Amino acid sequence: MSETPATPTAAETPPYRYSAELASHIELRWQDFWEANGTFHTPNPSGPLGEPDKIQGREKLFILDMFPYPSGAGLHVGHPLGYIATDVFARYKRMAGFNVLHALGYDAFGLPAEQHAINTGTHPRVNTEQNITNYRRQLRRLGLGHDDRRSVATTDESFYKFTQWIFLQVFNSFFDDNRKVARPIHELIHEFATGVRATPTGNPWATLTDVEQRTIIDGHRLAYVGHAPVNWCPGLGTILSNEEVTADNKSDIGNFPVFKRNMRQWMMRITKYADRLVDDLDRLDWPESIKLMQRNWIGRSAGARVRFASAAGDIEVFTTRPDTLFGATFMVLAPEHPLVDSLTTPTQQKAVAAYRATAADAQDFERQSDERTKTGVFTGGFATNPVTGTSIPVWVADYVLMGYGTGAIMAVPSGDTRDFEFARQFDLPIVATQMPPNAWFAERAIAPSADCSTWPEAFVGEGSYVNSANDTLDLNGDRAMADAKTLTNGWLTAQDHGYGTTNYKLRDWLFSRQRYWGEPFPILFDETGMPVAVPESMLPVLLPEVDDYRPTAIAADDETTEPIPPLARVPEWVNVTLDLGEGPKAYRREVNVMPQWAGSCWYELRYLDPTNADAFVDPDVERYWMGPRTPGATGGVDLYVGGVEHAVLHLLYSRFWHKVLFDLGHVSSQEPFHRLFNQGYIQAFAYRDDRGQPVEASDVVERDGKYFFEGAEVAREYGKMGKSLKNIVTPDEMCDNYGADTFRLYEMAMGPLDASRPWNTRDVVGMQRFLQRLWRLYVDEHTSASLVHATPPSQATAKVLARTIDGVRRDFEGMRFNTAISKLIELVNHLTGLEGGINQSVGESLAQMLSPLAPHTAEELWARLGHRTSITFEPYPPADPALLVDDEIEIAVQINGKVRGRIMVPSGLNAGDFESFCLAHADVTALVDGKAVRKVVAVPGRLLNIIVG
RNA sequence: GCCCGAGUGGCGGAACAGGCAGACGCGACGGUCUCAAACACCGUUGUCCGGAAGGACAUGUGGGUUCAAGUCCCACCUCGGGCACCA
Repeated sequence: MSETPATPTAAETPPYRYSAELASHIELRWQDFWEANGTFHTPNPSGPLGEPDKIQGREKLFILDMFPYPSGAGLHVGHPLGYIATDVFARYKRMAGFNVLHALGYDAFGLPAEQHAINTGTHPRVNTEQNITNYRRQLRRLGLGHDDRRSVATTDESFYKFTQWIFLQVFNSFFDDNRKVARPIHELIHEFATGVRATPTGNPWATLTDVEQRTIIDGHRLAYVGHAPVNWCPGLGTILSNEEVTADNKSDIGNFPVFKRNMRQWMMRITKYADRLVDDLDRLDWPESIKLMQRNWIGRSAGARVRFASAAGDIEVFTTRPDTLFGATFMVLAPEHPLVDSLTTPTQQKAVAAYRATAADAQDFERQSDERTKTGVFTGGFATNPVTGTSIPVWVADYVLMGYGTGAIMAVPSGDTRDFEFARQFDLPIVATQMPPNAWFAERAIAPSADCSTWPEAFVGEGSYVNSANDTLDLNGDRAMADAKTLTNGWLTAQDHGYGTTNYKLRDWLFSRQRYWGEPFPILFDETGMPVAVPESMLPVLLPEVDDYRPTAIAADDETTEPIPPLARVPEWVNVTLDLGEGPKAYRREVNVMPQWAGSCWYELRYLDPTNADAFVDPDVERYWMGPRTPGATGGVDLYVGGVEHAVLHLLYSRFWHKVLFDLGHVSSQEPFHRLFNQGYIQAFAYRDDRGQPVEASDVVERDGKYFFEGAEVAREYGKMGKSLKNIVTPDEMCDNYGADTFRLYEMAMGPLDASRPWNTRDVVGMQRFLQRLWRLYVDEHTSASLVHATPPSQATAKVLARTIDGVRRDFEGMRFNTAISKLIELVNHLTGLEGGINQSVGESLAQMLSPLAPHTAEELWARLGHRTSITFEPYPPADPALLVDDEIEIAVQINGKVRGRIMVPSGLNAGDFESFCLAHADVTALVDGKAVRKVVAVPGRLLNIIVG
């Protein structure tokens, strides 16, 4: 092979061209400047970060990103999309006069660090801190205007001290069902002690033993130990919350299979907040899609509980359609239902047992598979329909789920699709309680007189009621469904057969994990085995050192072995003697740790007051940043930007915690995040060779619409950026090859913030050319001399500038950064076409408009324009309103709706003058060409449409 | 199956509120600079017909409303996301 040719001559490139080298120079200098001057230090109203004089006359604005988990792989270009967007917005808002709080912390507890520790034997803290250091380095290069004094990590002892403190607030409170708020647990004890509230047995409080009293109290706490079926994930060695399990019963993290088993676990009574969590969605400025996902997840439905008497005792069902009770012709129990055994008659025993065994083997997801045909088996038992008094058969079928409602249903085949299918399958009776409208019959080509057992499907709409009366309840005739429900619910209550109620899909939040790298619970168990809170003065409960971070391995089908969390293997930590006010006593610590969501449930509050050692946040500081600004508002973060993947996890849990803190008077805001914005994702192309192996995407070349890697054609696909697809592009390479400002501009110019789009390194150069062109307006590339001059701009330039100032401002306000950039490019292209250099004041306006997007370059130009202070707090330039209106505007002339010409028309004419001016115009008369004018549509300032015929 | 969201040049995307479709960027093509190339700069670029002037067709498909539809209405197709026997 030939020798390496001499390196291409950098010498020929002008030395002061805006190149990657020059950009890095500028960027580093300004990053150092900002840090040295504390440019982005945001003043609080009081406290250690308090600078009350600095917040005078400025409105506050709290802008928040979903904080990252610091992974070992570092950032790729997809991660900073939202951070850059919030930075652009924050910088713009500072120029608009707001006191902006913008910071970024780290969600640093969690499984990957622990997994790394297991693999390498190094403590997860070491790894976590390395990763955070790397993230900070990568993010610093992007020029994000964060207040770094507020950059907390959930793993900081000073942070998790308050995570534990908040846990204790939850533990030490109960939900007042009448007032629908959380209250301190001592108020409940007081109510019991004074007899205001009766004990469950009716016995006076004072006559109960200590353990009896504590059992009652523990049963009311918002954080409690429960024995419930939980999601056990042997692959992770821990249990998971419902939200962390995917629809096909795999773990959200790692995709391991998840099994149901009973375990003793910490739970949080989020279900008590179901109504408020649903109702308050209406008060939030969130995307409708996210609100809908939360509503669906909470799954509130109004209906009734109805008791059906049977030989084995009452069978209670939940129904959303009590008005169809007269049509309940059979009942169905879930296979796991406790009454199945006692209802089953001897002859049916074998069949029922076999069916239950099959159902037990099948996981939930198999039951829900596409297979449509319903299965089930008759128990042999009967129950009494309370409204008809008839005896109806009780079946077992897996289409009824134990986890919802009561695990039993009344089946109304005429009015429910599933019950109808089941009735057809097993030839059970069908009684119509509502007559469908004639159109319904017509569409299905059957006669309205046809017996409902010949219907092709159930009727689920509204219709007049039939067959729905007994001696004391009569629903028959035309009446609204809501009225029929109300009547039935009243009857059920009066006859003591049930009551109207609301059911929820939401379950209590499973809050403990059998892992190491998480917050220890501030909980002790005394000699009774009952939980006792660690006193606040003893917080934080520090995570102890262990030798082995591994969770215990338990076989998936092992129902009896309790998993042993790593903390249980540190006896000197677990077993302690403490004086909690009753003299020194022996206690055993809780050995589970909190789930990763704990820290993210409140981290935004810690940004407000990160150094406060006495409280999680000072009330004054919280009220300033989070408090409602108008009466009746929820308060909360002004703008929260992040991905859609947390729709029901983090965003539901943190709302719950925040509401508890609000109820207890610790925060003035009812919601943590008032406005939510879901950014899109940056996706990427990946390439596979003929063996299906991914090849390094950066080495693939395109020719004629085909893709080649080392000469061989490869197939292109499109998806997430990641190691496994070998298509990662890092912000570091972008900063090295183009500069951070170019990278920022490219990410913002790619498209609207809420849309996902493909990364294309090839396209980045466009933004670099833009900055080069802009730079050349101010700086001579060869000598570095200033090209800024005092010659006033032409009227045309002044108008373009005014329009740009106005349009870019509106785009910034609407977070339409892509169109803001295109307007700036248009301005620069206009200025480039003129004779050399740039006028001082035009140059200042341009630098100001540029500064939110490309802050380093803007600072540099601002300094070159003769300013000695940062551009950060310069006001956004005003647009001269006189220049925004033109004397004459070009309008389109249409003949029969097609554009045939354009004419100049004075602006500001009213409709009549506009029309007569246009029609008198020589070009227009030429276009009409003597044809008969049938109609003229004149839209002043826009167009003229002449209908000729 | 149900519920959202989206389909615009070769590509990413513009089009405020029914009023000139394709802003801006990439790529491609032509040119300037260069011994040459790279960088940079200038110009052209929706498709088709035409030498040109100009014309026809164009926003997933098919209908509709309107003087006027990417935008509103109806039906359908495709893609992305969520939920999925929730009584």
